[in-house]
Amino acid sequence: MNSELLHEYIERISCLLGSETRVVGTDLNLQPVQLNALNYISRSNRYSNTPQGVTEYLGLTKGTVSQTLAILESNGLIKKSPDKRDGRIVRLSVTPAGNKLLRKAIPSPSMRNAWGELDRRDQNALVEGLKQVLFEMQKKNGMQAFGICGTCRFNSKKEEKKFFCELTQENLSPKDTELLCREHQPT
Amino acid sequence: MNSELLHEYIERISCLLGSETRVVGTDLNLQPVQLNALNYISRSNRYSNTPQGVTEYLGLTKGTVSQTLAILESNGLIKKSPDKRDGRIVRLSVTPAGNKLLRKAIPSPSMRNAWGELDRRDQNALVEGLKQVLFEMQKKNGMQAFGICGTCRFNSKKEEKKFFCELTQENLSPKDTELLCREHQPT
DNA sequence: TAATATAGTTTCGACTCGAAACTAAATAAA
DNA sequence: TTTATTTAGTTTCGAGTCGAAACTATATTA
Repeated sequence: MNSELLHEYIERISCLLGSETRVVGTDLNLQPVQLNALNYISRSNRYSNTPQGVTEYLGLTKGTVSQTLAILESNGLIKKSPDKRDGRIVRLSVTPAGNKLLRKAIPSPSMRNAWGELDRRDQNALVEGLKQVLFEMQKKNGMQAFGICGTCRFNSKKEEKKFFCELTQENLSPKDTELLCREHQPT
Repeated sequence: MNSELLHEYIERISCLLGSETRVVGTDLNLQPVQLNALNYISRSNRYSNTPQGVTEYLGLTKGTVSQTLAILESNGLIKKSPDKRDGRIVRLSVTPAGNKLLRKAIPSPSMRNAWGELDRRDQNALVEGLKQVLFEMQKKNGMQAFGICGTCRFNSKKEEKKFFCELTQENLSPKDTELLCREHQPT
């Protein structure tokens, strides 16, 4: 057994996911990368919900991402708003229409079905394996790994349901700790 | 644990693979889908090495595939030749230049590295899980699953190293039985 | 106050993708 | 044996992806 099979299966599953995405969003001419960006925005925290965050997350250039975000905005799936403190920064948020679409498309219906056919042991092994592969690949490519605050070494628990980010010196709500962060450092 | 994580990890790994593909083939402006097609052609058997085979394998439309193959040909990575018996059919083969590129790009260096970090048990669990997910997703989407003759129910072993395809009524060499087939039916 | 760094946008050219119209060859039907 | 019909591919169109490079505007640093 070698890594070629892994490569092949991932690419083929991704192809299938792409086809399904296009079908779900036919009326909007929705592209796979648009859905990925939309999903990221919906799950990113207040330090990460920017074009720059999307760029790092997807590993694309800022120019490419800028175009994709422009289309998402013109389709009414996201909203751009200026940052109050820093005039260079644009804040991204998902609109109700965007959320509706997300719920329809992620996870893909056929993947959800396939997932259900696996027993719990195989589900865990699969996701854990992929997680490790992704992590190693990101490391090798010098990319930021992202992750939720709940698993970050900068996150300290002050008391019950009171969290604090040592990096930004700000308080975090329990909900905050479930969002993706650009600055995430595993413990 | 739910299937969202699976969806997310696969998409992100695929993004990374795409970036690496573009870097490896910068001079040719090589796109991820071109590499997938090239890889398929190099692994497909004599019933499957056609534009139609690529189309079914990648789950795209024939028009899209036709364009991608035209670029692969103009870059000297594949060769098109007419079928002797049926004038409608085009046979695809990978050129030496195509093979050279393939060996450089698949499996991706960073994935090979990540793969090496897993122990054998995790490797098997990962690949088996993905295989099952892919299979179920293809079934749900009414797609042909593909597979190598060695695992096909039409393949019967006449004697040592002598195989026979009951569907096409033709002899198969041992090497044939390791190639991908459009008509594959699991035993 | 000027130099530089950072966050985004715009433009360009090559490519992807589906849809639909098209060509040519093989098969089925009349 | 002509005349459909099916099958394998190609071509064209329009919207989108993508990197590269030039560009704008707002911080930050010197």
